Amino acid sequence: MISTRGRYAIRVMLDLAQHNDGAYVPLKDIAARQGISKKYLEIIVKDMVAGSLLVGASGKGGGYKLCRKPEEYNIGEILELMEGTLSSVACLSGKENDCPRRGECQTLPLWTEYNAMVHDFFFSKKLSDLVEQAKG
Amino acid sequence: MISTRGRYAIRVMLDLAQHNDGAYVPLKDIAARQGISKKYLEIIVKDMVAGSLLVGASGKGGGYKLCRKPEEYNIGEILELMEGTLSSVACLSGKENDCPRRGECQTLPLWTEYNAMVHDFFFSKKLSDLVEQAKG
DNA sequence: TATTTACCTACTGTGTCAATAGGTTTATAT
DNA sequence: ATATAAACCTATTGACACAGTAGGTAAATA
Repeated sequence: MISTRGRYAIRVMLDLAQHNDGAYVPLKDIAARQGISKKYLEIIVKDMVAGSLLVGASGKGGGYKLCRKPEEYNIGEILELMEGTLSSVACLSGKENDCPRRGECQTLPLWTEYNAMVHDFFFSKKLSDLVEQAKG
Repeated sequence: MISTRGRYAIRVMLDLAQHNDGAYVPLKDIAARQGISKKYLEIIVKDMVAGSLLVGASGKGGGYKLCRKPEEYNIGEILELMEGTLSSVACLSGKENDCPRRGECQTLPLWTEYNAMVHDFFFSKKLSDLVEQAKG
């Protein structure tokens, strides 16, 4: 399951893309528009800055803004940053690909195929696609 | 993430499909072949019987066997039974589709599209497909 | 009657999720 | 200078799910 971390991150990105006029957007505003606890968003947004999805500015007039154009982000990288991995099975999640049954596992092809499909889906979807979709 | 419940269930089904000669297969044998704790498998298999994926028989000569032909099972129904839902986001998981932001959520189309893709993938894959894949 | 099997209830340690709480630093406007 | 508004930081918490383990009872066969 994709947790609130990943889902909220996408909503923050979309919100910022829709208010992308060069100014910093205070988290308070995003939280209010999205109906999400500002305190909780702080944690999420912190990781997004650390992962170079956003830039933040302290002080009055500060806030967050995108550091690339919306078409230069894809949903996959956002989810992968926030969820740790996009893989749906532990045996393909990168860290634990040391399963002792790897050579004989008869279900591995299933998960590999599934994984590739999911990866393709999210990495071929751009943030700008969501912006367009929201416009109608 | 798909948990061990779902993944082990598929391995049990595949194991039974590969030993599908009409006789009951003791869980002990499946556990040994698959390298999974028999005690843990008991819990999983119990739910599979309750969900009509298998039939069990007690006593000497007992065990478990499929109650349909391998081509009459699809992977989606196995996963849905074991994982509760196949949906990757809470807002589409059936029980909680009462999200107050449903009407205005700008990311809902993304999750809806994703959900449909995942559902199609697993529900169009049959147990017999895995059997064939394992042969070749 | 002994054996083999499924079936049943209960418990447990570990970890993640989804926050909350309260403070400190940084920058701007007056 | 000072008030204000914002990001940034550390710590904590309650609830829950996951992945088992433990020990027993019932059922069927040889």
